[in-house]
Amino acid sequence: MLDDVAKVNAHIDKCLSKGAVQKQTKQASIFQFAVRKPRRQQQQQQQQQQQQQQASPSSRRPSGGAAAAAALAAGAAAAATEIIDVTGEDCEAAPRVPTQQRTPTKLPRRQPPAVPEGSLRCFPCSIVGRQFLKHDADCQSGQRLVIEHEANNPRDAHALLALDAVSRVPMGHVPHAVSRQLAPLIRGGQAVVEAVVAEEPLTDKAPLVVELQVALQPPAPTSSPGVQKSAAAKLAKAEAAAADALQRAPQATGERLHSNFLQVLVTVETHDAHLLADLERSFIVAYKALPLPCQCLFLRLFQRKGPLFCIASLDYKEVPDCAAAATQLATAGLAAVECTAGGTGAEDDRAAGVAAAHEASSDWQQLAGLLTVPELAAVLSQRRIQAAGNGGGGGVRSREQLLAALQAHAAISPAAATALAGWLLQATGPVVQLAAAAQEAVCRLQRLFFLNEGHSLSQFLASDLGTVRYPQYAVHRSVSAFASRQELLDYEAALKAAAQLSDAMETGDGEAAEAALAPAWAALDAGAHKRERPGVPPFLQRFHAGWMYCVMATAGVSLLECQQRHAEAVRRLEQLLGGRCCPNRRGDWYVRLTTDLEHLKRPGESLERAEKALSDGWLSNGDRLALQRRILRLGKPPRRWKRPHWAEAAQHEALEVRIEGRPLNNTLGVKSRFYGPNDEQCTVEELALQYYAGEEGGGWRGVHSEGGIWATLFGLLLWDVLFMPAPDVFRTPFQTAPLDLDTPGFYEARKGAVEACLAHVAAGDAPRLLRASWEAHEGTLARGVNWERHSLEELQLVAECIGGAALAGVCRLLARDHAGWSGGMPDLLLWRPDRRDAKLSEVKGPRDRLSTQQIAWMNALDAAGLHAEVLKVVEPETAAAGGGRKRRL
DNA sequence: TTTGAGGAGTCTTT
DNA sequence: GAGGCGTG
DNA sequence: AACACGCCTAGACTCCTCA
Repeated sequence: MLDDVAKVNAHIDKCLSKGAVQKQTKQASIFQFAVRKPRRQQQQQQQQQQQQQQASPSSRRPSGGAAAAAALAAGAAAAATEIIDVTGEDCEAAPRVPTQQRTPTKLPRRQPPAVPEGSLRCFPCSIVGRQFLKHDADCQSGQRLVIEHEANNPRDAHALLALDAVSRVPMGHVPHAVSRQLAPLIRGGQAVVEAVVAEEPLTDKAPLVVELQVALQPPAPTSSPGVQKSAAAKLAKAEAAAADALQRAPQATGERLHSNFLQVLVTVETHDAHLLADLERSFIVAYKALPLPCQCLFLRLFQRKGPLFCIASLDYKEVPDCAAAATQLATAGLAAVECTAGGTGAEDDRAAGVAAAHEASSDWQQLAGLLTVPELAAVLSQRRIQAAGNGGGGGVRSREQLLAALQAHAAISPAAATALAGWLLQATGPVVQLAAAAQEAVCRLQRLFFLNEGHSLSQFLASDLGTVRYPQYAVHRSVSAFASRQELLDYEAALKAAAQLSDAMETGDGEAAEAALAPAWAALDAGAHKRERPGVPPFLQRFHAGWMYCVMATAGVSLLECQQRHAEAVRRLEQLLGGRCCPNRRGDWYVRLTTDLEHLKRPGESLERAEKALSDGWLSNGDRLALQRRILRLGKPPRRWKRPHWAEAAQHEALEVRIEGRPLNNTLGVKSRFYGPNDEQCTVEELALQYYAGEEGGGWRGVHSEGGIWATLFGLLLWDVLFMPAPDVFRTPFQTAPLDLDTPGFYEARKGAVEACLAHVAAGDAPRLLRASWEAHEGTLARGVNWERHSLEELQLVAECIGGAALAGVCRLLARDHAGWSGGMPDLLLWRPDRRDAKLSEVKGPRDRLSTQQIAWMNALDAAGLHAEVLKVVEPETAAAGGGRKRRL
């Protein structure tokens, strides 16, 4: 989960930096993750499709599936050689197009078919990863394979290797989604699996279509009915996953890019048509008219850094003839191809009315960037250009030197520069470059699709369109986030400035940062952040230039602070606090403001400001605590004589337990690792779990999940409330949460429903609610809900151990202020099934301390009736000194 | 001339 | 933003 | 001891560059 968040953030950073399109920095990464998402969800989605496509999925026969795969493969092959018009819903290789209808349709869940033990079950599957085999393994239809568990696979404990039955030559792996289900059965002796090659593969890299033959073994006499049932269920899941993998097999990454992008197009055209202008419209028309491989190539290039690409070095599975595809792109005006200076390619371009291209690619520096150092050197010597400062005597020269020589040559005259470009072009061979207008259009379409649609998380997940199932809800839209194209453009301008700012801050370029901040300060001075936007609900406010400038200003303030310009920082913070943007940053602003005042040696003002801040309704728990602690620190007599009534609570410290840990590394900047009891390495959290599991620790079961398990419980318990109809918060079918979840409006608008639901939870109904929700929605993407990490049974058990009242209490906090409470949860959730008991533990390494947010959580948990403690892992000698016992701090 | 460290760019099986 | 880890 | 900051952020693999 955490990683995901990090990736989401990285992703957003990239999206932002893309605001500066022309810069040609790393291009859009929206599709980049399309390939790696929880497979379970892909599988669900695929299942759904199949159900739409075939009336009775459980009657699917192996040969039928294989035939379908073959048909798909054939379709792909056809697409490779023919020009197919992909304008409508009819394109086979991108079967996921029709957007609106697809998602909210509730489909009957597939029941695991009854599998009598001892029976043989066959279903089609694919063997993947063949391109990674060192040898060329021939295979023929009918060839028998054995499937074995690859116990020592470094990447996946469930890896299943397919070997030729006779020669035992490895042929590839069973797709992870399948092997995850089957491997435990194979290991546990509950199943024996073989495979028969169903189709002679088209290439030696393509996944191999096989028929998996799973023989369920008669149950061991000792095994419980539950074990048998789970074997059957796993087999059913494996079967579904296999069908999924098979369907997916012919679809290369590039084609997936393509189907994702089609989704973007359809969605934007449906929802944001009023914001599109000729630029986008003509792009869409031209793009859709292209043959499939061409569309794929366009997206591939759009992903890459560029701006120029050697056509000869393009190699994509889904684009059989990159040169032809590039030419077609050029003909359609989406790109420019240049072959030789003044050669036929350039003429083609002009004929197609693509003018900009020629100039752009005749930039010799860009061309030079495509060549390696030896290639560059060859051009120089062939053209007898003397390297500067290096009497021409050969020898190894660096790129820098070679470029200097070229620069000197180009500087002679414009004609020389043009000639140089020609020479370089001969060396590079034909090059292609995407048209600037097309890139701009795609960027804007993306932005409309993602930014208009909402949160970082759903943006990220939405990139998996083709493979993910979204919750059902009523899409509703009465106001647009952007009233006009102009508003959109302003917003984009703000994004662009933000990108420049983050760029400048990354490179540590203070001057550039100042420059980038200028529009933000100007906006602040002009009061853009105070302006009311009538009719725009709070949860859409963030898609606005004014808001964006506040985000930038926040960063700008930290810059001011770095430069010790505290007075200015104070002024800006006061400005920000006087506005109405970014309310959930207000707490942070207050905290910064008061610390800056302290820096300015104005503790009295700092104290006053902190005291006033406490009455701001927007403070999050952690920030409030930080302010309170500051007040207590600064407000000692004689400044203040009366102790505030909350003083006790604010100073309350959680119980601390200490254990010893043998540190393995003390390396800077690396998460500490420890030796566990069995001398294996482990993290502090693992060490802590082992401690709690042991006798001394109290024999607790537990997980290290921070907020994850709570978010999952919250999402499952309140599912119907989360996705109940509400105006404008569900704007596209691709959301995983209502847009207002992070605002106080969420609770206000649904108070009755939330409380009704929590009343059930408090009454001990959680296990039943969890089951109902799980069964109705398993695999559906919802914010916070992780289907993979915990089983239903575990969640039910945990909910019971936590107890209804406490669980309802925590859920209420999350419902009222989701953003405010979504960080800082203690690391460990521990429970003891036998005693129906649960507690939480925040694990701290030797050099780690609690944040105020974490303290706030622990206090809140205490208030909800849940025990929360801090487990301090100390190094041996310290522990001896500290006594190693529980104690109050 | 070889070798090795470090960087940039690209893609994603188990 | 999130959270760990290190310094001042 | 308490607090304020600074830094970093997927992973693997390949090809390139430079010393």
